[in-house]
Amino acid sequence: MEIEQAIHQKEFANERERAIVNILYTSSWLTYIQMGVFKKYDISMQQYNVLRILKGQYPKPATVNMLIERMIDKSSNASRIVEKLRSKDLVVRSECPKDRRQVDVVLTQTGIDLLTNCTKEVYAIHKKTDKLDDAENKELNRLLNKLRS
Amino acid sequence: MEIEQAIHQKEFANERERAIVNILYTSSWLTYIQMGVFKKYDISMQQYNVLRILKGQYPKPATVNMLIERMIDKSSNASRIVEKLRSKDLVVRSECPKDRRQVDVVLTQTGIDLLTNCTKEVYAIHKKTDKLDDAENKELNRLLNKLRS
DNA sequence: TGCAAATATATGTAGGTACATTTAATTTAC
DNA sequence: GTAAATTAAATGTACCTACATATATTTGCA
Repeated sequence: MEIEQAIHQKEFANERERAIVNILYTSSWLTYIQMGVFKKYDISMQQYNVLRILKGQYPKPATVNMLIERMIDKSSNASRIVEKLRSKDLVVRSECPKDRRQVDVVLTQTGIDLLTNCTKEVYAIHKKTDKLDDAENKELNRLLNKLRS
Repeated sequence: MEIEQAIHQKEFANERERAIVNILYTSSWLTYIQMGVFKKYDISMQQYNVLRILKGQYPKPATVNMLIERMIDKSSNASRIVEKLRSKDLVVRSECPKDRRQVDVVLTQTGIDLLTNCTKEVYAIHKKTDKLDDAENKELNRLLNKLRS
């Protein structure tokens, strides 16, 4: 659906403003269509994001700072998210021996299993709802990268 | 900056997953660069969004339902946002005569003035930070519309 | 008409987020 | 070697959001 119909706005100041609203709207739309999966596994989108970063590091630990740096939404409170995941036994936290200010965070087997299943379902929903082919997704990536450059 | 560097993720399952993460990240990036302006005017992004919808309707009133339908992030609590705006004298609320369940919401002159100034600054920031030309923004819009189709 | 269903909005509650501040450990400069 | 500055993480606070539920009004239909 065109962005004009989606939010019932007939006019935009220019193509740039139309594109910016379209990015914000599409992001919100993507978040919405994934939400059902996250809810099924009783995690938030930010928690999923942290689990994926930990998977990328596994079996090496990640620190809270590393999580903040790599999260899609940087402004989130990584330390409290880690505590949520720990209380569900999805990660373990331990004092980093090299720098005792830091905390080493590592996925547990429970965390790995949950993430594997959850990711499978998220990808399936993406495949079903994203109507772009490979070349178009490449071009979309190029444009978004250039926009922020 | 390429999305890989931005979130320090080296590999994606495919171009679709790369594009989806890129949309979410770019949306968060755009929100962040606008935030300073909203903070200056002491409004939230959602409040700005509602003010813009009311501007599009002006001088006709909008109902709460209409606001929900047209907001970028549909899941928000429009009724409480309207109350926030009313307490700052940016809008007025009155019982809709045709259907007393509904509430007519209209911008005040204070609201119009704030929105005019705020929008000018938001557009200026967009112009400064969005590195795409007109044709590229058009193509970006086409791709995002198709993605959601 | 009268009563159930639908609709529009408001609100209670739990949890999430932003920002500033605090605490603790490490590094730097002298 | 020590005090000041920096860094990593945690936490207090206020606000925001999501979801379920409540309240009031209108609609539809027997």
